[in-house]
Order: sequence, then structure tokens, then C-alpha cells
Amino acid sequence: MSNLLIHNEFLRVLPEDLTRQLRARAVRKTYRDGDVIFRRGDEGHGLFGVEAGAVQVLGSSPDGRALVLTVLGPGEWFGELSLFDGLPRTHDNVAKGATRLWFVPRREFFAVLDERPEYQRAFLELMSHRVRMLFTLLEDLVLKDLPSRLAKRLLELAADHGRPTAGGGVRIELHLPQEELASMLGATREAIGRHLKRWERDGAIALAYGRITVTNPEALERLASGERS
Amino acid sequence: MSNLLIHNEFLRVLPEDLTRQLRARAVRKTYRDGDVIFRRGDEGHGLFGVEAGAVQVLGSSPDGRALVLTVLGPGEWFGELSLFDGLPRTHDNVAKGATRLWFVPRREFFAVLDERPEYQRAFLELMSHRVRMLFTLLEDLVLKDLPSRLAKRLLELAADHGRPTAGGGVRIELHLPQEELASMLGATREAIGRHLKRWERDGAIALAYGRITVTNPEALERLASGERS
DNA sequence: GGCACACTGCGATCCGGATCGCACTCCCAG
DNA sequence: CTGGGAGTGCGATCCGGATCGCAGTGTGCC
Repeated sequence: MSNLLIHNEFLRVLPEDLTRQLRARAVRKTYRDGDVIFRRGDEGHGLFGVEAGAVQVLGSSPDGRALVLTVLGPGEWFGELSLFDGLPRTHDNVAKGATRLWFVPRREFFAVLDERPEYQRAFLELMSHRVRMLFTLLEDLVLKDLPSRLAKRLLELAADHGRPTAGGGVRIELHLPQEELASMLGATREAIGRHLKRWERDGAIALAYGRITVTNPEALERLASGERS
Repeated sequence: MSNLLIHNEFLRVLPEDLTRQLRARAVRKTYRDGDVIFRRGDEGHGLFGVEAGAVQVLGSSPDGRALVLTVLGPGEWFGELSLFDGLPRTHDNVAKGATRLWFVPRREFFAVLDERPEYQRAFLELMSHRVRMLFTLLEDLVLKDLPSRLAKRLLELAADHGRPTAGGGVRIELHLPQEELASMLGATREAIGRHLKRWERDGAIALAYGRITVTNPEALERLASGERS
């Protein structure tokens, strides 16, 4: 369903023994905040896994606008696309904060993959989930308006990166400037800010500096499903 | 790149011997115009291939708006997603005109798949292409405006379903009402019509009843890459 | 402890495309 | 060959969100 859920699904569908095999063949690499892991157009010479930190997948655009397609967290793997089809990387991947990755070189990756037929099936299952997520994203983008998408994303973020608060809300445990929400949703900072502010007044969420708390998930769910307020 | 190109890529990446195996295990099914092949939410009990005719993949929306995600033509296969992850079908698939399909039941499909490890690899490659296409679609939707996307789609349609004309143009060999273009692009009929009309005046295309001819591909390419006119 | 920078709030204006409404034209089926 | 539905053209209006412009406010770093 969500950008971020995909990764959970990733974890869910990649069986434990496979990830163990991958880790065993991996080289550790470390990055600082903002370091480029690879760029769109690069050749894909291996698979990556996040050991610690985070990785942003960025869709660039000619006129400079950025589009954050997803943020990968610990335990998530990425970069398999170019390995399977041999084509260049589709996106810029950038470290967000100090980050440690596993890197499984192409050759090693396929060695693991050839070990057991179930491993290929695991990846087929994984890719199915990716396709599903992209379909959902696409339809949302066409059929839903900004407030719906925003509400939905907040709920997803809360589910994936949230911690319950005393008041029964869910604080999103991420440094999450409105700017970043905006570039996840293909909107502007101002538009995001206005909706958030309104919902704060309505008591659905609480806002702090770089931080959002979902206090009334039901209200957001109604908004996500397209209810006009 | 294009909705329709994906299928060509599909054909490109599914090796001939695999498709032969699939056809050998398939049952033939015939449909009339508008017949539902399966619905979003149905269980996925097999793989389909188009022998003749066409299949529309439709993203429905609660409020009735339709979204044509793709149109599949002869030689193209679909419906593998639910087979790999066991989840319900993502979309309504509907026959467009009289259509004959191959149907490979789940069990038979996996029997073929298990025959040779390369077959799994072929599908991994295929799914990679699907993901790539969806990424492209997604970015276009966020980063490009309607005229760019429209121009791009026309060029793709011309490439896939076009026949050169005497005047050096490419006539799109499809019954293609503006309404349908609109629901491919997530726009309205009127908006599509206005852009097309303008381009006709500029001499980039020629319009007929349910038919479009691209007379000046270069002009469309400029429009597709975001040039303001 | 204070300065720079990241982040937020919000008003004004603009614009692309949606929406509504209707007339006209083409096509094909009876 | 003609009537009716499918497809097109286009004007008027509306609205969500982009764009521009600043002023205020946390925050982390020197």
C-alpha cells in the first residue's frame, strides 16, 4: 500500500535464510549524510541492503524539482532492478544521515540466487509487491486530491515510523519537514502546510517544528477516503 | 517507456520457447466486446495471453471515473501478478472487441515455470520492465503537465499502432476517441480536445473522427519534453 | 549565548484544467 | 437513407494548487 510499507512487505517476502545468505556475501559500505550511493543512469553492479541509517530514492527532474519516491530504512534491500534487466539505474539514491549498507556484488548476488529455486520465487513475489505499490500510487495520484493523499501518507508514516504518545496519538518518529512531505506527494510546501494547519485546528493532528503527531487517526482516515470537510 | 511499449518489452524479454510452452498448456477462451475477463479483487487462478483482439486494463474509482492503464494486444501476456504473490487481482480487465485469449491455469503455469530456471529469470526481467514503466509513468504524472504527457502518449501510440502515411505522417491505427485518451492520461475529454485542436492548427497533427495522424513528430517531441508553445 | 539557517505561516495573485452546458457532425444499423 | 447514438468543438465559470514574497520562529552549532 504505502511507499514505506513496500519495504515491510519486502522484508516479509524475502525469507530469513535468503537475507542471511546475502549478508554473508556482502561488503559493508559507509556513507555520510547526502552521499550519493548511485545515480540514475549508472550501471547496476550490485544489490544493496540497509544495515543502519536511511536511503532516499529520488526522482530528479530537468528543471530541478525533486521527487522523493521512498525512504528506505534498516533491513530493506534495493537496487535489484538493474540486476535483473541489465539496464541503468532508474533513480538517484542518496544516504540520509550517517548510513551503513551491505553491498552484494552482481556476481555474488546471482550465485546466491542460483543456489535454490525458491530464492528466485522470493524475488518474483517481491517484485509483484513493488508493482502493486506503484499501481496504487499511480491511481491515487490520478484519482485522489492532495488532502486525501496527504492524509493517507501521514497514516502510513505513523504506522511505519510512529510511536504511541501519552494522549493516545501517534508521534511520527522522523525528522519530517513539510518540504519533504511535499516532494513525496508531488506538491508544494505551502499547500502541504495549509492542509496540515487546518487539520491541526480541527484537532486531527498536532504540529511541532520538524515533527507531526497524529492525534485522531479516524479523522485522517475519513479525509484519506476522500471526504470533503 | 510507454504503457504499450511495456508489452513489446514483454515480448522481447519472454523468450520464444517459453511462450511456446505456455501456449501448449493453455486453454482457449473467447470474449465479446465489453466482456469482463476478471475483476479487481478476484482470485488469480491463471495467466492470460492475447491471441487476437485487445484487452483493456481498467483502474476503477469509487466515484465512477475510469482510468485506462493500458491496452494489451496480440502476443501479450498478463495476470502474472496474482500468481506470484497470491493476492487478489489489482484491476478490472475487459475485452475490447471480439477477443480470443490463451488461459494457462495456475498449476500449469508453475509446472512450466519449474521446468527450467531461465524461465523464472525471464519473468524477473519482465517484472523489472513493468516496474520501470510504472516509475516513468509516475514521474511524468508528477513532473510533467498535460500537454507534455499527451504529446508523449501520441508518439508512443504512433510508434506502436501507427502506419506511415503518404505525407510522411503516422496515422494511428486505432479507434481512439478523445475520451479514451483522456482516461489514459487522467484528464478530461475537453482538455485533451483543446490541446489536440491547437496542435492541429499548428500543423503537428491531423484530426479525423476517431482517428489521429501525427504529421510532425519532431514538433510533438518538443512538446513532450516540456517546451512551452 | 547568540547567530545563522532551517523551518513554518500566511497573504496575494495566477493559471491549468475541471466542470457545466450545448450545438454540431459523423457514423452505422435498421 | 435516415434516425439516433457516439464523438467533437467550444464558450463560461470555478477552483485547487502553484507561484511569489516575506515575516516570524525554532534549533543546532560555533
